[in-house]
Amino acid sequence: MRPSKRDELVRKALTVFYRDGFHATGMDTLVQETGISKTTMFKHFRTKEELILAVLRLRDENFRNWLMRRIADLSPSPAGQLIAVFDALEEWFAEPDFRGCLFIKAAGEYPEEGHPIHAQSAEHKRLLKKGLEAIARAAGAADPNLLARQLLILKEGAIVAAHMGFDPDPAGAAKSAAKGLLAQALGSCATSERSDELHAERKPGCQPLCGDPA
Amino acid sequence: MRPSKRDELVRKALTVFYRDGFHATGMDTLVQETGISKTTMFKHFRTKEELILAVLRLRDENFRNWLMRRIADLSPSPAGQLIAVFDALEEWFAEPDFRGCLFIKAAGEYPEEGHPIHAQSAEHKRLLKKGLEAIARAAGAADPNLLARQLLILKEGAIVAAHMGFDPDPAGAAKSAAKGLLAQALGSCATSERSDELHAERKPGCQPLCGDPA
DNA sequence: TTATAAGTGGACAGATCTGTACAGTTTGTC
DNA sequence: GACAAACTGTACAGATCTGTCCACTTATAA
Repeated sequence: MRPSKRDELVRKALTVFYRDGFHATGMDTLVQETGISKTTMFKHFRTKEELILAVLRLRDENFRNWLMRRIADLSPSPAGQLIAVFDALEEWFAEPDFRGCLFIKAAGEYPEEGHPIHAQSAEHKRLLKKGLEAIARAAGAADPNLLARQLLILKEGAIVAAHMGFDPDPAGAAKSAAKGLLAQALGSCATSERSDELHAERKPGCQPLCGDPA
Repeated sequence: MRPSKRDELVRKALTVFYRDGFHATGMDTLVQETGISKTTMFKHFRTKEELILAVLRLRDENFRNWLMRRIADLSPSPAGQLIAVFDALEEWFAEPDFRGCLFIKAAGEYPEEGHPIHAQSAEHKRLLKKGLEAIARAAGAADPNLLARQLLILKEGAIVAAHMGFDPDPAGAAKSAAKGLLAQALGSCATSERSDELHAERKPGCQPLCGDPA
C-alpha cells in the first residue's frame, strides 16, 4: 500500500472539486474534507494545478471506463450501444450528487485554450469521440466520424441540460434525436433498432459516478 | 445620461467575467479593467453577486435579441429559422473572443441548484427554449416542445464543442443533425428545406457578441 | 452661487488564498 | 531495536479576496 495516501487524496479531491468547483475550493478546505495534511498534499503535488490535473486524469479514466462498460452491458450490437449511451447518461443524471461534467466545468474555469487544465479537459472529449467513432464504424455508419461528432454533441448538450435543469428529460430527448441520426446514418434498412428493451442490471464493479468514494 | 456609469460597469464587467471567469476575477481587477472606482461599484451593487446577476441579465437580453434577429434575417420561414440557428452559432464561434457560453460557465462555478446565479442562468436557457418552441409550432412541427428541446440540446452541445475545440466544425455537425430532426418533425413533405442558401448580411445594429464594448 | 448628487482614490479590516518551514510522530523494513 | 520514509500539526509569509470608510473632486441644475 505504498501510494495509497496519494490516491486517496486524488479521489477525495475529485468529489470536492466536482461538488464546489476549482477556484472555489481552497487547499485548506481540502485538508479539512480529506483529512490529509497540507504538508503531504504539497509533497505529492507541487501546486494546486498539478493536483487538479491528477484529478482530471482519474476522472477521465473512471468516466470512459464506466461509459464503455455500461453501454456494452446494455446492448450487444454496436448500433444499440450508440443509443445506449443515452440510457447510461440517464442513470448518471439520476444520481443524487450529479452536478454536470467536470471537464466542462474545468474548461469554463480555465478558459484559455493553451492552459494545461483546459487542454487536458479537451483531450478527454477527444478520447470519447474516438471511442464513439470506433463503435459507429463497427455499426456500419456511412460517415462514422460525423455520426460520432453528432452523438457527442448530443451528449454534451444533454449533460448541460441536465445540470441546468431546463429540460425535464434531457437523456430522453437526446436519445430520440440520436435514434433519428442513427437511422439516417445506417440507411433505411435498420430504422427501428430496438436497443433499449433489455435494460441490463448494473454489473458488479460498475458503480455510479458521483458516489462518495470514502 | 443618468445611469451611464452603472451600465458602463455592467458592460465592461461582462467582458472580463466572460474572458476570465467569475471566481478568478476580483473586484480590484474590475477597477483596473473598467476604470471605475471600487466605491462607485459598491454603491451600485451591494455585493459582487449582485453585479454578476446584473451582468447575466444584460447578457441574456443581448444574446436572445441577437439570436432571434439573426435567424429572422437569415430565413423568412420558421422552419428555415430553426436551421439558421446553427448558422448564427457558426458566426459566433468564429468571433476572436469567443469563449463558450457565459451561462454554462456561471452554472459551473455556482453549481448549487438553488443559488441565484445558477437559477438565473437556467432561466436564460428556459427562455431560449420557449422562443424555439414558438418557432417550432409556427413551423408546424408534430411535437414543438420536443423539437425545441432537441434543438436546444444540439445548440448547447455545439457551444461546448466549439469552446473545448474537440470538433472541427461543431455548428456544421449540429446543423446537419438538426436538419434530420426537422425533416422528421415536419413529416416527409418538406425534407429538403433549403434554408441556408441565402446568407444574409449582418444588418446594422446586429453586432457580434464578443466584441469589446469599450 | 449654491445645494445635491455622483464619482474618485487610497487606506484599511478581516478573511482567505497558495505555498513554505520545521519539529515531532507514525509506519514499514531490515 | 534502528533506520528511513511518510505523515502530521501548526505557524507563517505574502498575496489577494470582498467590502467599508472617509475626505476630496466633479458634474448638474435651480
